[in-house]
Amino acid sequence: MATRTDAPTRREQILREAARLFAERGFHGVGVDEIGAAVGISGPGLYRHFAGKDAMLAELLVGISGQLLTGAKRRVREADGGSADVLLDSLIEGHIDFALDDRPLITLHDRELDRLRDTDRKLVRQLQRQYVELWVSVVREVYPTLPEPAARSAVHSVFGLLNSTPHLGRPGSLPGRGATAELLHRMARGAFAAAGTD
Amino acid sequence: MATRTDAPTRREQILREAARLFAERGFHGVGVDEIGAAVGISGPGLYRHFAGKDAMLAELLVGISGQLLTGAKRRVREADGGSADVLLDSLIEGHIDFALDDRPLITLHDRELDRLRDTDRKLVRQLQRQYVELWVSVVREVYPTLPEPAARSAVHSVFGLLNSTPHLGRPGSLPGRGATAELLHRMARGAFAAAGTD
DNA sequence: CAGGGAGGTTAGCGGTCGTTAACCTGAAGG
DNA sequence: CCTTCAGGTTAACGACCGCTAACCTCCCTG
Repeated sequence: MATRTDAPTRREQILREAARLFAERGFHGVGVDEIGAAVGISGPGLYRHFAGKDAMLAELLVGISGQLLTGAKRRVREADGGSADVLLDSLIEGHIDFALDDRPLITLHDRELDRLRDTDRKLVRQLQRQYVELWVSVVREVYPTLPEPAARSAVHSVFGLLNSTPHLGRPGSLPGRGATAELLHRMARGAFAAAGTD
Repeated sequence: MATRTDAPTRREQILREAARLFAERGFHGVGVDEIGAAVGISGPGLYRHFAGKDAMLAELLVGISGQLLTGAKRRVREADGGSADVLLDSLIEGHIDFALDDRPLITLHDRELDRLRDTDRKLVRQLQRQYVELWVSVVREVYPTLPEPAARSAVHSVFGLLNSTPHLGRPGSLPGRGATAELLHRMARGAFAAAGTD
C-alpha cells in the first residue's frame, strides 16, 4: 500500500502512547520503561526524542490546550456575523468531538496539570483561561441576563459534563458515536438554558 | 455507644489530610512522610493507624462510595410514596452537598480508583454501580421515554457536571455556596430535561 | 507502684525510578 | 570506502519511597 498521508513519526507515536498510559495510571504511576515498551523501544531510548518524562507531559498538555483554543478561535472566525446561538452550538460540537476522539488527552488535561514545571503550567493555565473566557463571552451573548461569575461557573460545569466521556463505558457499549454526541450536545444546551433562565 | 460529636480521632485526621494531598498531587505523588507531617507526626508513625498507604486510599474510596450510596438509599426511603420528580431533586441536592463540602474526596473518587487492590476496587465499583443504577431508575421514572442506555449516559454526564466543583475556583471566589448549589441544581435538571425530550 | 499497651521516634533496608554514560549499528553522502 | 550521525542498546548511579526494626515514653490500670 502507498504511504499514508502522514506516517506517524516516532515522536508522535511516543506522545500517543504516553498519553494513554498517563491517563490510565497517572503520571507518577507510569515508568519510562513502560512508555518505551509501548512503542517497541526500551527505556532510555526515549531520551533521543524528549529531554525527559516531564517534557512529554508538558508537550501533551500544551498541545491539548492550544488545540482546543485554536479550534475555538477558528469557529468564532467562521461564525463571524452569524448568531451567537449557532456559534455556541459550534463550540459545543468542537469540544464534544475532542472529548470523544481523544479521551486520554481530555483526561490528562484536567488531572495532571500540577505535575508541570512552573513555566509550562502557567502557559497551559493561560491557554485554558482564554478558552474558558471565549466560551463565557459567547454564553453571555446567548443569555444576556446571566451574570459573568455565574456564566463562568456554568461553562466549567458544562466542561465537566462534556468531559465525562471517559466514564461512559468503552466505545462499543455506547449507543453509537453519533447518538452519544447528540445526547451530550442536547444536555449541554439544556444545562446552559437552565442556568440562563432565572 | 459512640457519641456523635467526638473530637476528630487521629485516624480521621490522617484520612482527611491524606485525601487532600492525594487530590492535590495524586496518590503516587504523595509520600508517607508528607502525610505524616500534615498531621504533626512523621512518616512511619502512620503505620500505628493504617496497614499501609494503600489502606488509606482504600478506606477513603470505600468510604466515599458507601456514603454516597447510603445517603441516596435514605433519600429514596424518605421519599417513599412521593413523586419521582421530588426524589430526583433530593438526589441532586445530596450529591451537590457532597461535591461542595468534600471536594478532595469527589476528586479522588473518579481519579485514583485504579490504584486499589483488586478486591477493594471491585467493592468500590460495585457501590458506584449501585449508586448509578439507583439514579438511572429514578431518572427513567421522571422521563419514561428515555431509553436505559441513554439514561445511564445522562446520569454519568450529570455526575461530571456536578463533580466539576473543584474547577469552580476556591471557595470565596464563588458567588456563595447557596447560589452555586442552586445554579448546579438548575443545570442538572436542565440537562436531564434536555436528555429526556426527544 | 509495677507494667503494659498505645503511639510515637530514628535508622536503615530493599526496590524502583529517572537519568546519564558508554557503546553499537545501519544507512546516507562525498 | 570511509565518515557521520540518528537512533538504538545495556549498565549503572543516585535519589527517593514504602515499610520494618528497634527503641522510647507517657498514661492507664490492677
